[in-house]
Amino acid sequence: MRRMAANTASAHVIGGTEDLHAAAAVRLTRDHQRYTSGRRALVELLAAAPHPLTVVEVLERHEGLTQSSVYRNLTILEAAGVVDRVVTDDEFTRFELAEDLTGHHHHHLICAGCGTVKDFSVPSELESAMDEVFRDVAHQSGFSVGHHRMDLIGWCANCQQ
Amino acid sequence: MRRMAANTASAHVIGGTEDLHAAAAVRLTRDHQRYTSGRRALVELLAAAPHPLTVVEVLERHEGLTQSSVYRNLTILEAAGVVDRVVTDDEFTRFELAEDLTGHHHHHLICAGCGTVKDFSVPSELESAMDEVFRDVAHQSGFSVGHHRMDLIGWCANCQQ
DNA sequence: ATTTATGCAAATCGTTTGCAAACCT
DNA sequence: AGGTTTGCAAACGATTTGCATAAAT
Repeated sequence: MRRMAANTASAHVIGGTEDLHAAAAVRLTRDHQRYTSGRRALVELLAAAPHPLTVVEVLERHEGLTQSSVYRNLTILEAAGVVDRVVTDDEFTRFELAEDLTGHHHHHLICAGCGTVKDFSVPSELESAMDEVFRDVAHQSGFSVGHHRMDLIGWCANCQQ
Repeated sequence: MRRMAANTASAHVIGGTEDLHAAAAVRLTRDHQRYTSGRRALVELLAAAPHPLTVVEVLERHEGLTQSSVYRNLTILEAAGVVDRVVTDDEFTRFELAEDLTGHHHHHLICAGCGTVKDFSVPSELESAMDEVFRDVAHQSGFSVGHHRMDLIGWCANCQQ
C-alpha cells in the first residue's frame, strides 16, 4: 500500500518510512482517528522535508491536498503527537514530524529576514544541563513542563545585507 | 539593578522610570521617531507589568489608547529596540520591554492551556555555555545570530487537570 | 448503515492600512 | 507651514468552520 511521493526531484522513499507510518497509525488510533490518505501524505511530506513546512509549502508540494483539510489534519496529527507545531516570528505556522518519532531532538535557526528555518542540535551535555535547570524552574513555579524550545533568531547568509 | 515598584494602574511616575524613558527617547530619536504620549504610555505599562502583555491587555490597562495606534506604536518601539515581541503558541502576540533596557535577561514559561506567560532565568554559567554553542552553530551555518529564545511549554498550576 | 473525512465557500479574528483631523516643532 | 501621529472604519490574510458529499469501517 505504498504511495510514491509525487514531487519533482530526489524524493526517494526510504525504507525506514514504514515504521514511521506504523507509529503514526498507532497514535492516531489511540486518538480514535483514522490514518487516511491525506494524513499519510502529510506525514510523507514532512518526513521528506529538510525543515519545517508552512501550509503553503505543503500545498505546493502535493497537488491533491486541499487547504482546509490540510489545516484540519495537521491539527489532528498534532493532537495525536505525530506532528509538532513550529512557531516563529512571522505570520506562518510551520509543522514538522514530532521529535520522538524521528528520534532527533533539535532546535531552530530562524532568519528574521526571510523566515527560513534551519535545524541544528547542541551537545547532549548542554541539553542535560538545561533539562536539570528546567526541572527546578518547573518545580518552583508550579508548572508541569511538557517540552522546551530553544531557537536562534538571526539573519541567514542571503539576508545579511 | 532596577527596582520595579509599580503594581496598580495609577498614573504615577516612579523615580527609576525616568532613566527608562530617557533611554527610550534616545532610541526613538535615533530612528527619527518622536516619543509621543501614546508611546510613553506603552513603555510605562510594559515596565509595570509582571509579564509580557497582549494588545488586549494593554487596552484594558489604559483607557486613552486606541487599538490601531497601539499596534503601530508597538511596531515602531520594536524597530527602535525599546520593545521585544514575544511569540507563543497561541494567537496573541505579546510585548515586553527590551531586555537590554531592563538589564534582565530572562526566559518564558508558557502555559499551553491558558496562554499565560511567566518569566524565569537560568544560572549565568548555563547562559554562557549556551552562548558559546550558539556562536559555533552560527559560524557553521552562515547565520549571524541576533538573539536566542528559550521557552518552556507546559501547564500552569491552574491548568493541570 | 453509520460514522468520519473531505472540499468548497463563507466566516472569524488578530492585525494592518487609508484617510482626514489633531499634533508637534 | 511641513511633516507626524492619531482615531476611526474598512481591508487584509492566515486559519477556522458550516454543510453537503464522499470515503471508511
